[in-house]
Amino acid sequence: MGKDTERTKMNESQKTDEQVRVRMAPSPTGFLHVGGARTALFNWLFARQHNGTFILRIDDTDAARSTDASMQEIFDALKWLGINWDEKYVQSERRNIYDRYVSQLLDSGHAYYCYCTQEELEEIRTESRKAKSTRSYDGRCRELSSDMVERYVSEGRKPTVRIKIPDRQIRVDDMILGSRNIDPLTLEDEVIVRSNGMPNYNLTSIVDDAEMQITHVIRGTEHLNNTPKQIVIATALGFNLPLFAHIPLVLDDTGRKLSKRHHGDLVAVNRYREQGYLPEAMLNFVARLGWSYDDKQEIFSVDELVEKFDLARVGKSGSVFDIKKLEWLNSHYINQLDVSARTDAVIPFWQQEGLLDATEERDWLERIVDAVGERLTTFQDIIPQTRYFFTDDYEYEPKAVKKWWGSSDEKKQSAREILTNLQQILTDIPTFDLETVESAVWKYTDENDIKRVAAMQAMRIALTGTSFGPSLFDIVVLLGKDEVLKRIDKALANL
RNA sequence: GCCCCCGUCGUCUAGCCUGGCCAAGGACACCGCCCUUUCACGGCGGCGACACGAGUUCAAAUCUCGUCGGGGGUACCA
Repeated sequence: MGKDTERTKMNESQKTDEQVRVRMAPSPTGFLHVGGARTALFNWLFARQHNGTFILRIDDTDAARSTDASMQEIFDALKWLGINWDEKYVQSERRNIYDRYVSQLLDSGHAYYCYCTQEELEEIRTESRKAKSTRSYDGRCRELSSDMVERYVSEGRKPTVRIKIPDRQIRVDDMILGSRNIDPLTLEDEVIVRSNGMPNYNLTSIVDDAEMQITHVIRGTEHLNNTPKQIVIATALGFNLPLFAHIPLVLDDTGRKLSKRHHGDLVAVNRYREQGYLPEAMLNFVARLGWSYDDKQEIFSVDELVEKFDLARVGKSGSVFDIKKLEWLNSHYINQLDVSARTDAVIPFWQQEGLLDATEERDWLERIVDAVGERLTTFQDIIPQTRYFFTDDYEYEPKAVKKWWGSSDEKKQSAREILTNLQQILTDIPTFDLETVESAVWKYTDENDIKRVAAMQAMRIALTGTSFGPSLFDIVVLLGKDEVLKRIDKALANL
């Protein structure tokens, strides 16, 4: 065993020093999800770090479930993340390659035709389960007589092709999980070609890894059990093995694997783009799921990730997808952007909401964004934060009204008084700039012994309908004198 | 059922390989205080974990075994 470990290590450094070739192999059966994005990122980082090649391979041998639309969606998501590929392959276009290797396996006796029907297989499975067997297929078609074959063929049965699991231990080396030996009794003669002639994942995957000269297979641990099967096929075909690195799964908050089927949009990368997340934040977030650099750094630029990422520092246990942390990172990256860039990012959201009518001046928009300041967690937040700048069609939030305008007649009267006075003051001031407005309002509150917060909040609700948001004086100036007076009128009528 | 993997604060993790520096550090979240025209931001503080049990050892989060717990796979899906 000591010898083997040594050899593995040698192998490893050799390959790292040589040309690194890695691949991401999504199946186009839906959108790219967070876990897939992480697999892509880890592969991509590893390739870039070693000046290697990152290959995108579309594993679409399941014609029934694969769609062009989802293939496109995966491309879009990867492009948005900035994960660019150097080579691209589509498995459904490579049938002849797989067929050639299947013939080779058949000819060399490493594989055989199986004529069992679905019903028969189901029966075998039930039986072996009852018998607590480690296998669910017994290999009964390994030695079919030519008579039987003839009979099956005449019945119109279309055979599958199965790989013969050899009778010896299979050694699996994994860069993250370590090495182990697999008892062949726990493996069974897997179907490698369907009865419709289309090869299966375990065949195409390892054949392509060899054909494409993949040096490191970095993929999720859901494939851990496939690895010995693929090693068997590779060995039968005389391939050199790539190095395997199985990264732990991304989990939901109940500890289950994130999947398109169970989690839907929550895990769709493209959905995060639409909601106003930054690719830098998504990348940073996903990189830290299972990987860490040290006990200090949380924020990593893409360049830093390329430099610092290390498979040896990827943990063995699964990580829960915590959107709160993603949000924190996103607001961090948004705040790194200058006002102009933030404005660019936010305009599509205003447009989508129908708030822009092309009369707004860029400068005014930028001032709004500036006033909003660090209050954005996602760009989508710009809508509730700034809606009232574009329309006076907003509701007065009941909770805010109750607190700052008051529920009793007495309190309402006092709020009405304040708003009326404020309106008068704002009408009278000579210029409508920040300093003038601010000092006039404070002069009024301080001289009349009115709490600043009470006056400000009463006016804020009048102008925005809510009790939170940017500095009130910014809002007042941005809205302009006419609009402010008009809105106070409206508030007075509603109070 | 069977096979495989995993197990440090609620979450992401540092520490584990090379036992003592760990009465376990950081970050997110949460709570409180400060700042403050609101909400955020920021500053300060708080809460909070080595799954359990044996063993080895002068010494165990770190090594060994067992138990328990969680997850993945078990298809003519990938």
